Amino acid sequence: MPKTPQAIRGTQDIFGADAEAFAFVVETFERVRRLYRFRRAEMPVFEKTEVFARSIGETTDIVSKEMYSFEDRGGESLTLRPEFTAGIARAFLSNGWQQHAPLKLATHGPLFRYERPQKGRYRQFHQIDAEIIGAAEPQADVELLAMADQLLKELGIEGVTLHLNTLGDGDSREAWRAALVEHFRAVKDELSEDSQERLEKNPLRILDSKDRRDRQFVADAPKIDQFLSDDARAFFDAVTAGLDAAGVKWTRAESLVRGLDYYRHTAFEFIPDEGSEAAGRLGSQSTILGGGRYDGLMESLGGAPTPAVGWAAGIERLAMLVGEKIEPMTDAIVVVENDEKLAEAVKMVAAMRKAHFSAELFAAGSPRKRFDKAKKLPSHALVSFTVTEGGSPVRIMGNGSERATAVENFVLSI
RNA sequence: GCGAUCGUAGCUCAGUUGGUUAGAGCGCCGGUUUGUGGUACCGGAGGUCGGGGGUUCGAGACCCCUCGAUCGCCCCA
Repeated sequence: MPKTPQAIRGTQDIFGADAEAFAFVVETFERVRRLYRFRRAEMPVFEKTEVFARSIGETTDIVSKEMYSFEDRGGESLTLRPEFTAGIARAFLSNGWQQHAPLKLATHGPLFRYERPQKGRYRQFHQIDAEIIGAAEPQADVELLAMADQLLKELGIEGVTLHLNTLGDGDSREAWRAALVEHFRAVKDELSEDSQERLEKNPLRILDSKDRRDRQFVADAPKIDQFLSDDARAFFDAVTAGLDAAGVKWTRAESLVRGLDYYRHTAFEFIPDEGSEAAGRLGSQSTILGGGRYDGLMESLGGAPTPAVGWAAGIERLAMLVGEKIEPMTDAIVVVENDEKLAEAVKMVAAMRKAHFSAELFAAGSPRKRFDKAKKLPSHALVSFTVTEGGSPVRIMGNGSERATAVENFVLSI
């Protein structure tokens, strides 16, 4: 016998209760995005590598080590999409979607990152994603966040808080960054090894270091608020005022940053509260939904400057938080205990399904055991073609529900 | 890339300081009972103990390598 091939590392086969929870997340997202009038878009799962390399920054670790890239037969470098935003931006530019601006888009599907798998992190994973493109006003941020907030509520996820920060405009952000570098450089030798390296590569990231040695210096690090321009401050105030008006609870997170340089103004993550059940279920992967405003992205792909704001959330992580979703109960199970009645039973099952009853046929294996097996599955009604002499050859047993009565009436009517 | 823990039947797991022929439950298949909401009885199939090497009279167990999984670090678009 040939050996069964193994699944690719970091991929998963989702089934049963997990698959039901996954579907529940996607269905809820689809329902909520319609309420907010976000339009569906589908993009290819792979693009020319430059689409991601140029938007993310050629030199980052992400591009060099953490993307699924390969050459096609023509020698062109392609990459499985590691995120939605770059592909959406490319589609926006190549299809002239400027004509629809401001454009509210929603999508979901698989993404790929070449990373070491751990709890809540896979190499192929799935996200839901929402973007508002071509809207510079803070109201766009508010609407996007209100949708995220409502989505989480409709998923029944509790104990999660919106952590909100501003990175200011370009000038604010640069001034802040410079001040941070100066602050941390003064105490460089006392920082963790990782943060000493971050000081050169990505100083903002020191702010959310988990290392105790760094924490003390993070506490009295310069705050973005000291560097905000008047415009940037007004923008952030408008966002927070809008969230209050929309009834979205939030908390200020001064050290929340984004890894990439193109982010401006609003940055946010929905994070489980410390000690909550949600936090426990997610392990060290705490962010369940994150995003922000990005202004330089379209230009990096050769487009006109276009303000945009968006978020994405991992479907698997959300599915871990929505609780057990059992498969819906079958309306009717039809058991063929007498094989001579098989054709009749097949006819009945077909009629049931056409009448929009969910129905399952049990006609395989030992006829004597079919009834016992059918009993083990949850159903509103059991319909059996029996072997009993005399009386009705069909027996119906309901569980007393409305649905069971409907099935009984339907069977009697045919 | 680094670290810790773990790989025994389709699934969940036992398996004593290394000692006969490898165990249970569930599931699956068959038979008996007969009959109405998950719960009866009997039997059966199914394992190169992740893979390779080593130590030993003897390895599922100990050592090395390797593959895989899980959790964490780094990173987090």
